[in-house]
Amino acid sequence: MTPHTEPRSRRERPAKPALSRAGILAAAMEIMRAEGLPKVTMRRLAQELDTGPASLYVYVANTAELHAAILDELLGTLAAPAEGGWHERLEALLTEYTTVLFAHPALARSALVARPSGPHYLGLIETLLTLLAQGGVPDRQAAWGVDVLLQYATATAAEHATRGETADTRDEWDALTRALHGAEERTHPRTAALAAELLSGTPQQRLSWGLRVQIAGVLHTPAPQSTEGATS
Amino acid sequence: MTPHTEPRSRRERPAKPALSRAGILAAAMEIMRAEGLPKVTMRRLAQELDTGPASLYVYVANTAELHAAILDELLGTLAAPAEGGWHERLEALLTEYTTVLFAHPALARSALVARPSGPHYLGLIETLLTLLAQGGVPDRQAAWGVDVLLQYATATAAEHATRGETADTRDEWDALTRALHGAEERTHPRTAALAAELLSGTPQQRLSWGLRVQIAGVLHTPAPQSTEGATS
DNA sequence: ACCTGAACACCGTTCAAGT
DNA sequence: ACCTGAACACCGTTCAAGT
Repeated sequence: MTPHTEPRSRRERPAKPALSRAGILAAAMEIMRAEGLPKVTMRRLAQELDTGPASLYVYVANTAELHAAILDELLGTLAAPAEGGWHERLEALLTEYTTVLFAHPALARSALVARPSGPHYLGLIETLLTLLAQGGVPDRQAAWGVDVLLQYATATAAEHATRGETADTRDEWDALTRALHGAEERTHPRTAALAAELLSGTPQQRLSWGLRVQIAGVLHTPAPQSTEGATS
Repeated sequence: MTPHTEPRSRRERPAKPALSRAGILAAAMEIMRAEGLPKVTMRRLAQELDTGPASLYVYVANTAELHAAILDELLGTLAAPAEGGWHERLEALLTEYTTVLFAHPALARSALVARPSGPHYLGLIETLLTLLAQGGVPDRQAAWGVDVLLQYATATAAEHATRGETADTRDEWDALTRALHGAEERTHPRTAALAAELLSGTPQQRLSWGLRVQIAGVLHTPAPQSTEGATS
């Protein structure tokens, strides 16, 4: 009848392993795969690792940095396709990148603000630069182009994948649909005429077209010449 | 010495006005202008209106919808420039749109997920469609193009404006800078060669170039023909 | 140096109950 | 129909204190 007095430190985990950045990241990936990024919080992660949230801050600067690291990890699964010309391969690689992010919309949203800087992200940049060079795109144009291409893919994933995920964003989208179809002929003639077109196409068609728009644009738009000094 | 027993309902506000969607929105705009969007929370807003957060849900579906309404309100300040050709005016309008969002980065982030559907947003779409029609862009191409143009502007604001806003995102960006400059010649030859170019240009130069990329891309990329049925 | 408990300062949303 | 108090179920981050 005497109450248990043994420490409750270990729950089922056999021997609480020492904390490490790699261990934290691994636990984060596991939670994300099982329950999605929104559940990957400092508190939840700490709970999973059988410690307090404060302990994580020794290895991870903050939530944004953690998310960036997760994305970099995820990009390790990208395989650059080896078939076809540079244009085809460019489109395929970016489609693959977008597809990965489609599965993790919340991550795409994070990535827009806090870019990863890990090995897989650098590898992606290198591949994109190489493909653009094969396409004969001048250096600065290619360098700036990488940004545009990745931004389009990331933003599309961020924006699109939420559609229908929660009831909230569903409502939001319905509201826009109704607004477009309700546009008055007299005040908004173009919108009224093109309401159906504005909403047409499958996500895949839109993505494919959008990527070709980016590639064509990068190809056809020379960068300004004399730019010295870093951004901002 | 007897304690006050009068109700503490009104603080300094003279006569608590009845709640309304317009009133809520007005209060939201005020808080945002004074303290930024992150402070525009349901709780803070309720406090400002001298009520509890639950009361707001009669007029506002959720936070996302509130943010979309705020953005639409903000777009009311946009003035479509009347000078120049369609291309110039298109670029100027989109620059203006981006500039407005630059001042409210958190709003840009919201806008990527929950698009506004108010009168000012519809007006913007109408103007964009009109300008593209003047440029001779075919209907579906123009309709899809509007999406691409607004997405680029919104994503750029979302991404860029946070740079340096908080210490966190500063760190994040420094990490990428260091990673790019540290790219190894042997494994990442293109990245190593173009590290400076990847980070070159002012935000304004990047935006201007990016917008021209979008316009050129939309102009040069035909939309697929047979698309029946709505998105998703 | 690494780890922790506890606290600080918040969130969005729901629900039963009132008017 | 509109409004509310109170609760539910959480957050990120910091800091003093321990080992």
